[in-house]
Parts: sequence; C-alpha cells; structure tokens
Amino acid sequence: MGDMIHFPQEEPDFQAALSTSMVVFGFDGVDLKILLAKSTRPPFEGALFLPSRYLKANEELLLSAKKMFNDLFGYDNPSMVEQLRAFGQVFRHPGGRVVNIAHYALVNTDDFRTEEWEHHGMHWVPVNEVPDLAFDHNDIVDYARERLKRRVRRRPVGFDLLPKEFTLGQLQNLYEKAMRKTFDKRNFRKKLFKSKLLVDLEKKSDGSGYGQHKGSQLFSFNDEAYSIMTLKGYDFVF
Amino acid sequence: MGDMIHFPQEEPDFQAALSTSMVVFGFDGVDLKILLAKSTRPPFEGALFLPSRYLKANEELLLSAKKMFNDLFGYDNPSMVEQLRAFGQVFRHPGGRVVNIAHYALVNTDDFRTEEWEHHGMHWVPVNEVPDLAFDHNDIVDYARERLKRRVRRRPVGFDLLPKEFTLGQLQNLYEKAMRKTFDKRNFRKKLFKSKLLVDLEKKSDGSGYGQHKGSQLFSFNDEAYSIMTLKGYDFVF
DNA sequence: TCAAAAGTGTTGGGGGTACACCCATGC
DNA sequence: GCATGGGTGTACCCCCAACACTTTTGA
Repeated sequence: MGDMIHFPQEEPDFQAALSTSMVVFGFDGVDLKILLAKSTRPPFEGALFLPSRYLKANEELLLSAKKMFNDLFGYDNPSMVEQLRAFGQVFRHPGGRVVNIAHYALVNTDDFRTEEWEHHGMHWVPVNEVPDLAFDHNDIVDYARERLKRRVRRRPVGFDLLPKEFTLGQLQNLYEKAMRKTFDKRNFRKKLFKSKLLVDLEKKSDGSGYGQHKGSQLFSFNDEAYSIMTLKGYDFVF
Repeated sequence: MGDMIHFPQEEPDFQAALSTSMVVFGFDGVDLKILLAKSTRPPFEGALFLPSRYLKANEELLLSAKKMFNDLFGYDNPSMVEQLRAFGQVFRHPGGRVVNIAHYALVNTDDFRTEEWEHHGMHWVPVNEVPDLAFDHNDIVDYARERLKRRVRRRPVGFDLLPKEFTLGQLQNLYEKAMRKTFDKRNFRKKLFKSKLLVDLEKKSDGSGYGQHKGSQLFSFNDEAYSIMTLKGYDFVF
C-alpha cells in the first residue's frame, strides 16, 4: 500500500538469484528443433531442461545469454539472441528465489559443436516432440514458439536457420514448421519472388544436402534486401 | 565455459534484488498519456520515474504488478496488466544488482485516484512529451510504446482506455496516437463498422465528455465481439 | 511402376487506398 | 462568418486464395 512511490528511497531486498535459459531453435534441413540438455549426474539424473546457467550478480542479461550462445556454437550471433521475458512463477529453488530471464536464438543445427557437448547430454529435439521438462521450461518453450511465429510474420528468419544454399522446398518447410500451418506452393513462391529476398543461384541441388531434393533449384538470400526487411519489417500474410 | 550444463547442480548467487516498474497508458479523451512519479524528498528530490517498487523475495512477478495497479486505481484489471521484459543493463544501485521486471497497463485516466496520489508527485504526461527519467526508465517507456503499437494492430484496445460511451473521433484519435500515424476518416469508419465491434447507442454527445464534439454519434463496444477478437486476434492493417 | 517433390498460370473477389463536399457547432 | 470536427460513397488496383497437371528422381 503505497510502497512503490518510495522507490528511490526504499531499500531493495538483495536475496534473489538470476538464471538465464535459452530456447535455441535449429533447422537441420527438414525439421525445426530445439536444443535440450540432460542432467547426467545425481541428484537430477535424467532430467531434461533448456541450456541454462546462473548469473553472477554483475553480469549483463543479454551479454550473458550471448556468451552462452558462443560457448555452444563457437561464434557470435549478435542479432539473433533476444530476450523473451522473465519467468519467475514456477521454479522454486530450496535455497531461495530464482528468476529466470529467458532468451531465444536461431541457428543452423550444423553449427552446433556436437562432439564437444553430446557427452553432456545436449541434443536436438523436434519442436513438436518436446517432452516434459524440468522447472517451468515447457512454459518458456511455448512462449518462445509464439514469439517465433510472430517474428516469422514480420521479419525474414531463414538466414540464420537455413544452409547458405537452400531449396524453396526447404524454405517453405521451415516457414510451415515455424508458423504451424501449411501454405499453397505456388502462392508461397509468388510471394517470395516478389519480395526480392531470394537470389537464384542458377544451379541445381545434387541431393547431398539433408532435406534437398536432387535437381531442385538452389537459392540464397539477397543480403541487402534481407537487412532492409529485418530492420523495417513487412507483413507475411497467408 | 560450460557453466550452463551444470545448471541443476550449480549454486545460484542469491545477491540480486528485483523491482517492477509499470508503464500505465491512460487516455483522457484527447491525449494518450503515461503516469509518472516524482520524488519529493532527498536524495532524489525532483527525479521523475515510473511507478515502481521493490519485490520481496517471495512475491510473484505478475501478482506484484497487479497489486501495484490496484493500489493506484482501486480496482483489479486482470487482463490488462502484462509483463514487458526484464531490464537489467543500466540501473546500478550502490547496494548491488537490481533487475527490473517491467509491466504495462491500459486505463482510462478518470480511474486514477488523483486525490490520493497527487501529493506524492504522481501525474499524467502525454506520451510525446515524456522527459528524461531516472534510471533506464526511458528505455522501458520506448519498449512499452512499441508493444502497444503491436497490440493495437492485433487486438482491440479501446475498452480499457476509452470512456464507456465514446465518439468515433475519440476512437480514431486514440488509434492514431497509439500507432503514431494518421488514418483516413472514411476508411477508418468503414473498417470499424465491418468488424462489428461497435454498438451504435443511437444518441448524440452533449459535448460534456472531454474530447467529445457536441452532436456526434455515441458508441460503445460490443462485449461479445470484443472478447472474441481479444482472444483470436485480427489484423488492423492500415 | 510407383511415390514424392519440383515446377508452373489464371481467375475471382475482397479489401486497402485515395479522394471532396456539405452540415452542425462554438467562438 | 469562420474554424473545427462530423458525416458520407465511389472507383481503382493490388494481392490473397483457390485450384491441377506434368516432369524428375529415387526406391
């Protein structure tokens, strides 16, 4: 009652801990997946959860998430790590209050340092097959999927997810998985071509890329158009 | 390096404090405003900032924000208090780390308990005239305005902001202020009428409501259509 | 030979956008 | 009478949505 107006004078309660979890969306050419960790030691052996860490009291929120991204993937991805929001309701740690500042990122699954992390139980799981996770991490995943859906609608997203050279089948497949609906092939192509986002590489896939049909046309993104549309946004209405 | 995969075993650092600030958008019939507090005592005398409070270690994030809303307005508004995100970069408290979980809310300015709060320096300021604020509160306001813009685009928002009976001029004015662009009067009306959101009250304003032109038609919202569109969303494309 | 994906055009309808004038009110 | 806002209809054009068949490849 009236507490808040004393804000600058009032004393904060320095007893909470901060953690950050990351929903890493990865595309392998066919499926949209997220990265999960599995605890391999007691007392939480077998528990699945999002890649997470506790923050030191002096760590920046976003920088900490980007550092975690770099640990996992070995490179920086300045644009595609974003905060989702704070989750503080469900997780109760016996030692006290923990608030989780969740983030998400988009990658191509090939970029994951599999060999370095797999013995820690890190692995990809298709977004439609995410099992029960520890803490409130299922809520975080759900929230991230909604955010991704909205993002796909307003900005191009393929650049970080697809291989450098991709087919229209892969692109449509990615959009359908992210937006959880199907599109008419002809209308999808028409819209993409009109957007000037795609560069026709004038060669055909040899079928070696996962999810690529041999003989289908290869494309890459027009960096300039992609940047502009990332900044200005657009409407991908279907 | 590899910290995050020990998450369940690792020890949290219980040294951070949590605060919550609220961007309260209010409409008075003409202007879209936000509520600011002014510190009236040293050592921060004169500093302007968002209504804020520190959280106790056992308080829920959203409930705490809703409680603050109730303190300010004297009623509960379950649907229109939402979390924005966590802000942790700028504010440095001498006592340690503080992370601010910001929220926003929509109200009609008439609902504000002015008499109870004005001697604490609480007052409305038009969104276009927000001065420099303490801490990183300007960042929070900017973020909230972007969120409001997106929300107006996808869901009806007038219900919480407008008086029970309002004119189309007021409604259009509100949408223009929130979305920071102007609309063609005839097209705006056509779109709203088509949406079935409006109920023609079949009476005209006597000009006593602030921002109401005498003689213009009064409307209210169709509760049912409003609820459905709040749940399902739509596209307000202009 | 069979299944799966690639590739390709047209049509109709709905809706976004642009645009101008008269009336009512208050000062 | 002058300024401000209220109220009203039409025409164009773009783009979304629906729709089917042939070809290539691999199993």
